[in-house]
Amino acid sequence: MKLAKSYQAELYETDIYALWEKTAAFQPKGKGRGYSIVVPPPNANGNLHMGHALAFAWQDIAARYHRSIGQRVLYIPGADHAGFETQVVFERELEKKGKSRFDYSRESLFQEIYQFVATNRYNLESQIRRLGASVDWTHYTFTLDESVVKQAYATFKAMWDEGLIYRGERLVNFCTFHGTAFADIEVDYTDENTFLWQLSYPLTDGGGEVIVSTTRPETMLGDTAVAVNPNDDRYQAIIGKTVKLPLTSREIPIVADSYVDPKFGTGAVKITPAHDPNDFEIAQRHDLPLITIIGFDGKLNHQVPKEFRGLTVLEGREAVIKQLKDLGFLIDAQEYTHSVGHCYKCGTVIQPLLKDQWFVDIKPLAEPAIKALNENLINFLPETKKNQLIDYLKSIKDWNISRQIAWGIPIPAFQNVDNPNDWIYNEQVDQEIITINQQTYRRDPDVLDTWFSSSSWPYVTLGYPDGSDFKDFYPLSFMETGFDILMPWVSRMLMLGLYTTTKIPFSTVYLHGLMTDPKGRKMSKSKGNGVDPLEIADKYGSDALRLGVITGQTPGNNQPFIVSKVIGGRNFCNKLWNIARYIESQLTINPTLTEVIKPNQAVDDWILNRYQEVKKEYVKLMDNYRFSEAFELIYHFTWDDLADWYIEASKTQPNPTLLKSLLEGLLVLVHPFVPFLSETIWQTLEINPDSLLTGHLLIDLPAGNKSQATDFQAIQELIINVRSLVKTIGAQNVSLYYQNEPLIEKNSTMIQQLGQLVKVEPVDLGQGIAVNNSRFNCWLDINQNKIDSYLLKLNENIQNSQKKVHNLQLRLKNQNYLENAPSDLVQESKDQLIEAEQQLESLLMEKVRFNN
RNA sequence: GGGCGCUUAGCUCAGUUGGCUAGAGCACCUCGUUUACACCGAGGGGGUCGGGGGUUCGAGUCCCUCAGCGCCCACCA
Repeated sequence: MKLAKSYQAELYETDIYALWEKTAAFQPKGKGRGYSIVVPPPNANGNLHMGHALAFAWQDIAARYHRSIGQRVLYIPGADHAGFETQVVFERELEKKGKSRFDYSRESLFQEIYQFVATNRYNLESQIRRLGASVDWTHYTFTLDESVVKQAYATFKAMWDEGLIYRGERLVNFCTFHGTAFADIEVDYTDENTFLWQLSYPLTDGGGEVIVSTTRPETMLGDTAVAVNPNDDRYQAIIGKTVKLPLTSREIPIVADSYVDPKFGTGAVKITPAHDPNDFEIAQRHDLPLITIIGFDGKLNHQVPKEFRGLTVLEGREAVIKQLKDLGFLIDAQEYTHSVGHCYKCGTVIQPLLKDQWFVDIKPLAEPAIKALNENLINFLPETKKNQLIDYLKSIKDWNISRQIAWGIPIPAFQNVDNPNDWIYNEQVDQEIITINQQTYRRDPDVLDTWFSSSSWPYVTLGYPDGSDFKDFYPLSFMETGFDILMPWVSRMLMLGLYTTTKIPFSTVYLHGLMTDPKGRKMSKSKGNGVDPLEIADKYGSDALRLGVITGQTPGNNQPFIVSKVIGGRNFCNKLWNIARYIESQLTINPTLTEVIKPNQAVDDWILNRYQEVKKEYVKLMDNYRFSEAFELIYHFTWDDLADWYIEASKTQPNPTLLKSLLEGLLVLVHPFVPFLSETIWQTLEINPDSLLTGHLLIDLPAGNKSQATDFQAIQELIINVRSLVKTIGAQNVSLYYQNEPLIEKNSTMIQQLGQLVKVEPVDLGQGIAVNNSRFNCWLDINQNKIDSYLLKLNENIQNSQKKVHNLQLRLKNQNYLENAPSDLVQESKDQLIEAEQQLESLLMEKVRFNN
């Protein structure tokens, strides 16, 4: 025997992957329709987590399935430099050495991180191999590869030329700890309990006061106006007047703006344009000055009175409140809950700060995307996510693409040192200073938002614009990623894809949910509830891991990681292994195979038909990305139909040719779900010169004879009933007797073995207990003094049967049903009624017999 | 404030356009070491599909409503 007694994944998986790579098994082959998937690039510096295991599972299943139906599959791997993310990791490393990013120039920091990532990248690649991903390594792309940078610059340039990229001083979301700005979508909001303070601002003309409400009293030092609603009767008289701003010497106007909600607080709002996005907009409308009082270090700056300078925002808040209180300007403080933005990495409160940044004018990009979505050009799984994306795109704001970090693609823009308004586009980003037309320009020190460059992923990986891959494989067939990056990534791939290529970048978007811990909580390092997929793969096998994460998974829904599901997967692998092992033994005993597959007995016809049905259903499910259900189908075909019924039933008369063909057919079907195992069996048994690894197509087997197959089903039912009766009664050494039943006669050995009976013999007259629920005249020779439990069971069966007949009768008496339901359904009900009535009759006769 | 999702067996979840007596895996109970497999085989128990109302011949599935949980978005001073 070539196959060992049990399947030990660790003995085979590494070699199998190496074989796949050596034979270039994952490169696109043939002339079939192009089918393409690109891996959403994991962080080059990180380790794969359970979410990646799930993502690679879905992608790889899709890739392998589409190879098996003859398509030309391209599945591209990659890794992400993950700008800010990676810099944060690297800074932690620096911290351990007692250093910080401030010890480096941006250039040297970039080089340091580059080295750091390069040494860790191998790790990531080996983990992808470990998961069995059938990716084409010759297409491997890193998001700092020249091609990606080139494309990012081309996009930037195109937008620059069209005026879609502009530089402006806007409020940005700034983390004072990390020293960089973020896009709106990257800010984490949480509800916080604080106070709503009410402050008194005296009118300059001495005619009273205006009371304003605020959650950030320290910002009053930067106020440049008070705003009220133009229709607010209470304030009509003071619109246009000024107030004297407490703690400062400033006199600021009272303006009318419809943004102000008269019902909130006192209906009067203090306006701090440099530190609040709404106030900024009001300031634009009323031409108010912007006074920045908080620096990029998060401390109050020289614009505030001396005693507050250098205080942090929170310290400043306390000091301001104290002084306002002492001077009688603090009217009230109520407890209040509102949402506050935080840095998603360090939790520092995000400060809205004024900064010159590059922005993308997003509306012209969002509109075509919305149109494409509304026209259903892209299939979403789950579908509801499409509408969420449309809603998001409708309200999206201009995109800040400047980041004040080192690790990223430098922004290709230079500023005239003599004229701050003179910016030019130039790609010589390795130079800090360049001279053009005798003018000196300094490079913008910032880098691009990672998402700006990674949004070109669907086409930059295909060699856009010249590569033949782009022609053959764009748009991507399958964009598989987590629903958590629908907004930051999928939306931008769509917008930039349409902008750059004028085509949608992908035709199907499949969004998986989060892998959580068993209690449904998000896995995280800080909680310590994470599970390492590689450890699981080492312990149970990579295939078992794959089965463990996909079973019961549907798109868009979170799923807890539960080890018992992996163990279930491992057990399935072993089951399949042993099926192969049994078949191997049969081929060893009887190595002579016939030319054609020929059914020898009813069960052969039955399994051939089952195979056909299952294969048809499998294709339907797989084509519709219903992978979990497809696997469940194969699981039960393998375990129930093939192992428990076919192999056991065929042992009386094994059919080696059919066994071998069934194994081949099954291995191709199951390959996407258990690639290592199926390939190992295929290679080890060498049962076919064609190899799974060359991308074997789904195998057709001849149809079985229908009436033969039905005969076997009847025998199957008989056996199930016999087993159930014998167990229920608790009888031992039971025999089956039958009268005029050629089918039982013909299959008596099989029935005897599967029913664990002593004898199966014909009789002239029935005796013992009749086997109900079957179409045969047959009896079990069970001693009647052991039948109490049988009678209980019999009564239960009668009740169930009566209920069933009753329900069917009601349905068929219903005129509306007869008139409205489809005719085949009505016919089905009629047939069912006939069958149910026959069954009930036989049960009742049996009862009568025992009562005599 | 707006939007979305979830609630089905002890647990984790399937259940496409409404249509057999609502399914799976794990767990549980009983029996069994038969030479492919104890990572096994055979038999079995367990659910008024969150509550209420409606549409329909027929509702886990569609509509309304209530309750609980979760997520996303948003300019709540």
